Order: sequence, then C-alpha cells, then structure tokens
Amino acid sequence: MLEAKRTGCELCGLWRICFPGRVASTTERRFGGLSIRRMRVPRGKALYRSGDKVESFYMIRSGCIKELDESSGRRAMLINFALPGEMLSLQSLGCAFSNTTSIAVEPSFICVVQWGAFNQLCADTPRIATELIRLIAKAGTAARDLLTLIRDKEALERVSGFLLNVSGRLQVSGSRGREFRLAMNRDDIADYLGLRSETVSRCFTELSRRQLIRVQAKRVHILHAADLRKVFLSA
Amino acid sequence: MLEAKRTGCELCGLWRICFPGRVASTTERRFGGLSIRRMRVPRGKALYRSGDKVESFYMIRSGCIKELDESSGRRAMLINFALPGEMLSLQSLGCAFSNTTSIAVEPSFICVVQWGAFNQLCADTPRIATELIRLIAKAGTAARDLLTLIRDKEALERVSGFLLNVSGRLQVSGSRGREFRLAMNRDDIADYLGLRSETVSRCFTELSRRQLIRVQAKRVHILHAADLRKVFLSA
DNA sequence: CGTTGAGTTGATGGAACTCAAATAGCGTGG
DNA sequence: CCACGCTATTTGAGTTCCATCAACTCAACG
Repeated sequence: MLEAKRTGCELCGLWRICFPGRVASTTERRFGGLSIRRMRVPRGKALYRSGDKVESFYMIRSGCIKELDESSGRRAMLINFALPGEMLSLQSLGCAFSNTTSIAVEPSFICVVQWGAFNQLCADTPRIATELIRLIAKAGTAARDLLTLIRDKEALERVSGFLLNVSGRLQVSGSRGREFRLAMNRDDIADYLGLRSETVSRCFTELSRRQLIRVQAKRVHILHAADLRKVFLSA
Repeated sequence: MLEAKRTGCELCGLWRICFPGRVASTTERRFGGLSIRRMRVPRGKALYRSGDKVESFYMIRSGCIKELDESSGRRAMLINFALPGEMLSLQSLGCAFSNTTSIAVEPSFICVVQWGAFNQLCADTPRIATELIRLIAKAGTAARDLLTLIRDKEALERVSGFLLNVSGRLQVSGSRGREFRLAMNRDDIADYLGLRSETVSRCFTELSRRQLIRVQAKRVHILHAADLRKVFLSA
C-alpha cells in the first residue's frame, strides 16, 4: 500500500515512456494516488503463472522477462521477450485468469500496477481509458509481429530481424542500440524464432562472416544496420 | 441511419453469439438505438483497406473474409480467416487508421457497427465497455493461435490443426463441424499456414490415405477427429 | 471438344534438423 | 589468482522435410 509519491516515478529513467508512471504522478493528488509497487525478480523466477488470478499488470524497469504460453496442451511456447520500458500481461486484462506465464531471463526490476485501482481511474477519466485500449490493442500486435518475422522467412532473415527488433526496442528506452548484451540464451532465441539453437548459432556466425555484426557470447555489436536490414527483408 | 429495430438482430441465426446484436436489441429503447448496417461483399472485394480511417467494426453473418497485413513492407501476409459469427477489425479500434485489409474469400454478408455510437454506449455502460475490452483481448489471441499452429509444427500437423480449428469455429455458429466446405482455395490455406499449395495438397492426400478425412476439392469430411487431433499434437 | 484454372502427383535440390564432438565461458573453491 | 568442472555455444556430418519446377488430372464452361 504505497502511495504514488513513494514510487518516485518522476525520478525513474523510464518515466517519459512509462504510461502508468505518468498516470500515477499526474493523478495522485486528484484521486488519492495510484498504487505502484516495485519489486525484484531473480533470474528464472516467475512473475506470475498461467492460471493465476489477474490482479495487476507490470512494467519492466530493467532486465528481461520471457512470456510463455502454456495453454495449448503441448510444451511451453515462447511468445515474447519484454524489455525495459515495456508493459506485460496487458492482453490478460480482460480475463479473470492469466493465460501466460512470465519468467525472468535475468535478474529484473519491475513495477506492479494494481488493476483494480487503475480500472477505477479509467472509469473516472475517459482519456486514460482510451489510452489503455490503445495499449492493449498494441500489445495484441506482438504475436502478429512475431508471425511476420517467422512464417515466410528463413533462418538468417529471422535472426537478422530479431537483432534489429531488439536493437530498436532498446533504443526506445534510451539504451545504445548498436552494441548491447542479449539477456537470453541461444535456446530461448531459438524457441522464440522457431529454430534450433545450433541454427541460431550458425546464423550469428554467418552474419559475423559477412561483417554485419560482431558477436561474442551474449554481447552483440551491430556493424552495419542497413545491410542487416537488407538481409532481413530479402526473401 | 437505420435504427436497431430495422436490423432485426433478434431474428438473425447468429443472434445468440453476436455481441453487438445483443447490445443493440437490449439498448435501443434506452439509448435511441445502435446503428447496425447490413451489407453484401462480393468475392474478392475489400471490406476495408490498410490505411482506411477506422470508423466501424464488423460481424460476419455468412461467407468468409480474409484479413491481410500489408504493413510490413513485403508482400501481403494472411493473418486470419473470419468465419460466420466472428468479429473483424477489433484490434484496429485503438488506432486512427486500419493496419489490415479485409477481403471476401467468397460472397459474404456482414453487419457494420459504427464505432462512434458503440463507443458512446461503452462510456454510458461500463458493463459493455468491460465486455468490449474482453473481446479486443480475445481478438489479440488470433495471431497467437496461428503462431502456435505454425512455429514448431511441420506441414501435416499444421494442416490437421487448421482443419480442426475451422471445424470447431463452424460448430460455434451452428454449422456442422464434421462435414463442411472450405471457402478458401489451396493457395490461401498455404499462405495462412506458411506452406506451399502443393504441400497442402499432399497433406490432404496423406490425411485421406490415413482415413482421417475425406477431401474432394473444397469439400472436407472429418472422419476421425480424435486421431486427427493426435496428428496435430504429435511433435 | 478445346480451353482454362484449380488441384494433384512426381522428381530433385536445398535449408534446417539431428546427433555428436569440440571449444569457449563462467562461477566456484582451493 | 588459477585450476577445475559445468554449462553454453560453436562446429561438423548425415538425414529429413519441404520448396521448387514440371507434368498431369479433373471439372466447369463456352
């Protein structure tokens, strides 16, 4: 039960791209504060699991969370990696119970927003409700983007697209997009892209050979984004 | 500018599964009517195109509409087939302009719901707003379901899953799920599943050979749903 | 009948998977 | 700080599955 003031959202480096944070800081006086709680998630631990009651949604401050779909009978499907500045579990808001499991790929810090309080805020402020609907619709495109990335493309294109995608998203939150550390291992990338870790590895090697990137374990350096994009786009 | 009364939703065979129809008929007296317009879309014609202003959403009465994503630079991506009883373009509601194009695969009849009037209704009636959010979130799972169907599965599994999926959705709207006519041609199915039409054809042949289905051109008869599901699930 | 278009079947090559082995990172404890 | 062991990643060789290209069947239609 912390008030918005204690969350100190204005001081957070992600404030300018954090929707709940801005809402909290602009409405705390008028509505008595939106409860935002910070927490740490150790590597490998679940933020929430499939079937859990949906009571909150989440904002990634740092780290990386992988979102798994365990619904469809078979083994877990990796749907999405949530990076700093991004929101999590928005698409579950309509449901009573979550249909995904979220697990920290590396030690992560996140903000938890109580759905009940936020919902009340939406009822009181149509502008916020509209914004939320927009965000939920946008969250729905994540799976569609991934579909674009994998259905018609071969391995090298998928990996190129993945790197460009991660690069762009890191830049949004203010990180360097040219040189970064991939939080996830090759198996996670392979699961995400519908490949095998060996194939992902071979693609990294091939892209290095072409001088488009430099890779050393989890560290990636994009040397030539324009040509990398060409590889991504070329059927 | 037709009133709800003229739409005659209560008489529509899909009424029990049609959310806008029910809303229209239960609210017409209290709110002066929700405008629902019927229209016919000839085969091959677009219901709306990528970039069009988002002013309405749609409900399929009969026929089949394919939804294309033309945003991502390259050739059109087939995202979804909308079947009778299903809603279209919900995920675009947050946006000013549509990011998909919808084309009739066969002559279709649809209902058009003005977004403006419906939005007003949501503002007046929280229960309807909540329901709408739920539906938008559900619409977001379409791409996810497709992802499940294709990322890790090989051709025969994809085709089996596709048939079971279509079968189940037809049953929801009251059609026979065991024996039906596929509105779309092999190329559309192939695009949807990330295969080639020849491969789709071979899979149909193989499933026939195994006595799980019977196929003759567009007519499909599911002979053994349980075993078909086994093929779908078996890695 | 000949034409046309959709669908099926056959033959071949290439991309990615599988299994297996080698190598590089990384944390731990001496 | 270094050696050790464990895991992650890379590399190699053989195999499988699907795309490709081409020929063929079939039904609809004038």
